Amino acid sequence: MRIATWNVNSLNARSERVDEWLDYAGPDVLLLQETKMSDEQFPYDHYAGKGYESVHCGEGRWNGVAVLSRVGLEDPYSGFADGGNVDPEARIISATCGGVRVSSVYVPNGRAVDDDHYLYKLSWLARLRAHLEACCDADELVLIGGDYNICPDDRDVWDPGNPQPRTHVTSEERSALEKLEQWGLVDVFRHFYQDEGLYSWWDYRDGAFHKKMGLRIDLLMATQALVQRATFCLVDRTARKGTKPSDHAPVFVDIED
DNA sequence: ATGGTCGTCCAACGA
Repeated sequence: MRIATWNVNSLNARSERVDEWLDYAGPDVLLLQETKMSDEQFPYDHYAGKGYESVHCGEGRWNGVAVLSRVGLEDPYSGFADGGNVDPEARIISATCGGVRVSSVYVPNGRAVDDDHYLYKLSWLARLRAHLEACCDADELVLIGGDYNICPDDRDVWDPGNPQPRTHVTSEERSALEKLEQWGLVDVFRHFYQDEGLYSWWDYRDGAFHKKMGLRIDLLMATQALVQRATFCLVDRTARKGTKPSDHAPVFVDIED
C-alpha cells in the first residue's frame, strides 16, 4: 500500500497535476493540504471516477485538507477529537484506510516568531498531541502526514546557519515535533535516509528549486508498528517541475501487507 | 539596494 502526502497550494489550480500524479504514482491513499476550497466545491465525483473515495474539510479561500483512498475509507473525522473548542481553521481530517488510521494535517505556518500566528502554531501542535492521546494507541497502525511547517533538524534546511529569527526551525517548534515522537510517531523519511539537503518545499521566488534552496517540512509521521512494514519512501521532486507546479513535492511511503 | 512568485481574486495578504 502506498500512502502519500501533498500540499497542493489550491486544488483548483493543481487539479491537472494531481490527476497526472494519481495516474503515474498510483498512491492508494493521498493526503492533501491547502485545497483552498469549501466542501461544496470539492470534486468528490471526479475522484470517485478515478477509483478514490474522498473526504474533505475546507473553509473556502484558505487551508483545507482531504483524504483520498482506493483501499476503503471509514470513520472520517474533521478537526481535533480532544474535547476542546472547534478550531476555526480547516487543518486536520482523519479516516481509516486499508487498516491504517491516517490524518492529513496542515500545521499553521506561524508567519514570524513575534506574530500571534506563531503562538497559534504552537498551541495547534500541542492540540495535535492531545488529539493523538485522545483517539489513537501508539501500538496501532497510525500515520499523521502533512505540511508540518517545521524542519525537524538542520539537515532539513538549505541555510541552517542563518542567524535571523525565523519560524520552522525554532527549538519550540522542534520540541513540539519531538513530543509527537515521544508519543510514538517516527519520521518515516528519516528511517530511510540520513542525508542533508533532501527537501520537500521550495519557494517559487528566485529559482529556489534549481538552486537547491529548500526545506523539508512535509512529513509522514507513523507509529513504529507501521514503520516496521515500510519498504520504500521518496520525495517525488519530479512533481515540483514542469507546468504550474505546487511549491511542495509529494512524499510517499510504501507499506507491505 | 531591493525584491524577485504564486494563490486567493482585483487589493492586498498569505505562504
